[in-house]
Amino acid sequence: MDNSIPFEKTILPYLGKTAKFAGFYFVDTFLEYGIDLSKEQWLVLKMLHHQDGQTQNNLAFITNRSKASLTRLINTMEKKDLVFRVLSKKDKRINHINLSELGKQIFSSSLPVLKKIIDELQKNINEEDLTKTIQVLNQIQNNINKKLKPY
Amino acid sequence: MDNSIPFEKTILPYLGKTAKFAGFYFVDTFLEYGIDLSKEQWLVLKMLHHQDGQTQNNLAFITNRSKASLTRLINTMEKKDLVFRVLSKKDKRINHINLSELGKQIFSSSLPVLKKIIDELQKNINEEDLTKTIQVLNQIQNNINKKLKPY
DNA sequence: ATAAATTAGTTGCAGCTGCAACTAATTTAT
DNA sequence: ATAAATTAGTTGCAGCTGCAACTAATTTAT
Repeated sequence: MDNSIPFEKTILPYLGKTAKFAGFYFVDTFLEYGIDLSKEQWLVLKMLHHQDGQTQNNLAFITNRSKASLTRLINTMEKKDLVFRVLSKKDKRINHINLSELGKQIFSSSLPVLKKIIDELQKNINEEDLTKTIQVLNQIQNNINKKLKPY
Repeated sequence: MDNSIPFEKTILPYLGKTAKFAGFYFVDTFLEYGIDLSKEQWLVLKMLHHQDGQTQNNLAFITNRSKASLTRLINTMEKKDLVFRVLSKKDKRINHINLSELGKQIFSSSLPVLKKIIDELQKNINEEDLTKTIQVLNQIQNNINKKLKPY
């Protein structure tokens, strides 16, 4: 009972723990339905589904990871034949990342499972509270973004 | 604009992204104040500060990680002289993990920084909204816990 | 008493992560 | 035109992660 520590009753531990559990649940449920994707891989598929052929640099930026990390994520995904690199003709520094047919197919098949996951996560929470919570999370992101050093 | 995908307007992406940013901010700020701890290491220090000499098994449980992961976390922390293992006399399978003087000192010096971090995170959010958000996060955890397979 | 089951912790494996230093390509400034 | 600066992506390094298989110790069941 350490009341001197400014932690337990703040949002920080809840945020971390809930995100962690949600991550477990996400991957476990995918696995249960035979979808072999990490949450990071799934996110890349999602971004490419939205717009295919993006550069690694851009994917790193929009998925909030270092370009080093993204390089390796694409390596694994290329090995699993989910995506493939295409060297740009115009600028030979750039790789465009494209969804393979398998990648498209697996992403599509993940969507109904994603729906289940989200419904389960949001169970017993009313619309108003969800909206409020999202607002608060956005405010926290804004608080941080003003402080955080960019990549 | 992929309205068919049940994702953007749900709590899942906000949760993940906010937790990720908060983690960055946490470590960056510690570093800025000369505190060389990962958030995982900090959490172990915190748990030991609350109760010193806990077993690895218990630490793994209360920090929500696999005992394999905890084994290695303790390895790094032992190398940094933050904690040390003591083999139990009563049951030779058990290690008790204890804070070193350095570990205690570093944890203490982290608390004012933690306060800054938390104040910054919660800036411009009123008490009521914070409480509501924590309630919602707890509800999400409850939703998951009923489904998630244990370690 | 002894065999079987359980428990605590470790290790191999594969994956995700950021930082810093690097290479190769391109753009900007002189 | 050429040198300097910038940009995209990669690699080495060190750290965190879970799962499954393992060892050693202890407890439970026969």
